[in-house]
Amino acid sequence: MLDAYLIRNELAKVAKALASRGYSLDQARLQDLEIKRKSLQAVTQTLQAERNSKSKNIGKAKAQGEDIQPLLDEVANMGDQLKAAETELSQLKDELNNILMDVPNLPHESVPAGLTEEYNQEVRRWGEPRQFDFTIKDHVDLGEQLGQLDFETAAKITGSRFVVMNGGLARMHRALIQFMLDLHTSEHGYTETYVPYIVNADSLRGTSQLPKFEEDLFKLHAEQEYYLIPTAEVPVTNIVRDTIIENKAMPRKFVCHTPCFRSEAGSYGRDTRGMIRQHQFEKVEMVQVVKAEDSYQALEDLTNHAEEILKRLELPFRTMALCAGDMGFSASKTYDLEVWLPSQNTYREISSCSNFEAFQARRMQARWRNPETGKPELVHTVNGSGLAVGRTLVAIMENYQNKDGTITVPEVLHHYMGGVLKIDLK
RNA sequence: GGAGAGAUGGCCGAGCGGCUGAAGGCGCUCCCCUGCUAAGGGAGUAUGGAGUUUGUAGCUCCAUCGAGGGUUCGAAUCCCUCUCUCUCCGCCA
Repeated sequence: MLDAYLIRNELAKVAKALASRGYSLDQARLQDLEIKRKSLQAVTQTLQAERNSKSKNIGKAKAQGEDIQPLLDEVANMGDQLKAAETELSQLKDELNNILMDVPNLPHESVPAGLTEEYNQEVRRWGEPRQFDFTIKDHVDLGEQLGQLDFETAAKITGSRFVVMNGGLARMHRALIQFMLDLHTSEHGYTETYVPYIVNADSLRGTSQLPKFEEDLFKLHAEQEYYLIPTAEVPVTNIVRDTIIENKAMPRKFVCHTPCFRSEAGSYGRDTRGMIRQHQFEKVEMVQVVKAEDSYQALEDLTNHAEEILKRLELPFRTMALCAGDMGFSASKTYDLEVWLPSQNTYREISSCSNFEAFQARRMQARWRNPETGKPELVHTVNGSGLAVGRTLVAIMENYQNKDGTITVPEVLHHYMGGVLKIDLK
């Protein structure tokens, strides 16, 4: 959510910034509602003040044994008047709030201009795509021929966009999670965290999956309004919701492995083959809760932390600065990491690292106490995948494949694979 | 799943219809005093919002005692719904 101060006082500027990411803000309507809100709030508060002071007088008069009937007559119809004003005001505030909850974040000044992905800018590239001297297979063929990826059985058990893994691939999938968590905790300073995989609507509003993106979520048919998490970002970031963090506890850096559940509504034709786009996948997520002045450095650091995983796995990748129009709803700035997929002869997204500035913090009322002023200030939140595990597995399978259909295990995973060097038929 | 108890400020804890944004204690900050230490005295110590203002300073006002409704001139206090916590029984990885 944007700062209400900006909406009130710099509406034109805000509208212009939003237009750069393809969002058209209804300025006239907002301004109109805001003027109404202002006068109605003033009226309501005046009535409340009057009611409060008169009620106090009644209390005093009664304590002194005076006749309070004249005073009661005086306030006789105040109640209705006040109630009407309060009701109208709260409706107006709801309306304003609903609009504001739907407005995306403002892009940072360093974000490339442009509305579509062609305007994303490559910031760096690492590694050389391997030259194969045989006809390569994609991960689906490799996995099925190894008998270790099984989409048919998954479709029987559940439906499309799920997978059953077994044997070496299932183990490597698990090994990747361990490797990522170990690297981020031991070398990058994150605290390993375990969280619920089912969250309530407040948490989803906090990180802004709700109200706008409900169709992307799996909602449970339970008594409570519960949802499966689409990313660890939701439960982990909401750890700091409605809290004031002491200065000495800042910054907070969490790393967390969770499954992620996405309905993928509206993506029916896309990536239907294989493990690229599933309803359920594993992800290791990094979340940093930092002071405002530190958040852009934190974004660079966190992006480097994600890149480090790819480097150690020796997977070629490039880092893209997303243009204004291609960024997610709540991001001020986003870097996507794209890993090389030989079968697609292109780079595909494997991590997305974003600075949300105070956008999520404002919704969550997540603050830290500035010792210089003694006052709470909104934190900035920064997060990114480090990495999407299923896609990492896909990248390893395709980049490390051998002519005979076996897959060489990357060196950094040997330790986690109990000395298995190659994934083959047995 | 059954039975009961509870939710108040950073923490503990009073209040059970009016002068309570909230006693008292602890903690914390500042000041004073004591040769040091320990102790003592004083002042301060929630959050969000609106108005005013050049101002995120000051001042005025409003809201908030788990959440949401209701009763009342007036609710932390009474009523309803929900959430969470604790105790006992049952079940259970």
